[in-house]
Amino acid sequence: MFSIGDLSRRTGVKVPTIRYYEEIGLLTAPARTSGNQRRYGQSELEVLGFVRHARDLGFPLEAIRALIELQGHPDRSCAEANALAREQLADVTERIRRLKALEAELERIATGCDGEGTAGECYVLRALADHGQCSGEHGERA
Amino acid sequence: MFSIGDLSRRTGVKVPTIRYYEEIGLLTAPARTSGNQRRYGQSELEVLGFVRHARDLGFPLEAIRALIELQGHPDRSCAEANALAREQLADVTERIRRLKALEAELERIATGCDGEGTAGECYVLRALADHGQCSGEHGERA
DNA sequence: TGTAGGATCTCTAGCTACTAGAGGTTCAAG
DNA sequence: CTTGAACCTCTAGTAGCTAGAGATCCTACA
Repeated sequence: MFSIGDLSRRTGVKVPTIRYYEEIGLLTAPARTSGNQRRYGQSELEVLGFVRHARDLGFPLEAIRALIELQGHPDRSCAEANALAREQLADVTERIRRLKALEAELERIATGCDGEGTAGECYVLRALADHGQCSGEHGERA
Repeated sequence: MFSIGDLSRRTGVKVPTIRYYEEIGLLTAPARTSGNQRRYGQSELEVLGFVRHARDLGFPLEAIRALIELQGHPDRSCAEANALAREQLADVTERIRRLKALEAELERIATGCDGEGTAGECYVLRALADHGQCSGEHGERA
């Protein structure tokens, strides 16, 4: 049996985060000692490892919730898991695309000014004031 | 003079967001009509356009606050503006790097399963459960 | 068996950058 | 003068945690 601190060290998930996951029902409430402290077993370790890995890959908690639910029913179709993974992949690909446009724009802006002049003639400030200078569109937000 | 709705349409920043920016002191409080409605002029339009553009480029509000402050003092050095832009650029570049690692990993995971089997044998679920399969490290978070 | 102190407990509040809604007032067109 | 869209303030909610207060527990050591 692990304490919450042991679990934290083994999975790399911080203690308050583990409690938070329990609070929102992502993890089931574990057994408690007579003194009310949480005690975990092997299966909890595995589930939390799964959560950690999925979070690292950027899956939102709601998707992870669905994936955990699916894991508990090995006889169901894995179409949903597949769809979630593809969705996440599409999301990441799209974010990369946007960020690259930003990167190009920021590069243009940052290299236009060496930081040695005054704010009044600063290319960074002028560029930010005037969207018209931008090549094409950018914008990180959906 | 523009109403808050006019300003919103011209800048593409939503009405509640404009009020929020005022509340946190990013925008100065504008004049009001006798009936207590906000009325904006050209300079507010320009500042908000600046904010919008900087936000689109991913600058955090605190950086934007500093940039606006700098704009109000044209005689100061623009070193700070330059540093903020470069910082933002470095941040974006780093995020792209991380996301690319994620993308590769997700591609591997997503293509390992066609979604036609059962959850019990699903590659997606197995891959998420076992970090050891991953090539190198990933993880979106800092 | 006593005790020290690190780990744990619950609870509340805070973070970024907004968004949504309730309930009430004002403005402008017809 | 009426109507209804737009405006006002205020509170609460979103994701995914993080930080702190104040109290209790567990365990190793003497």
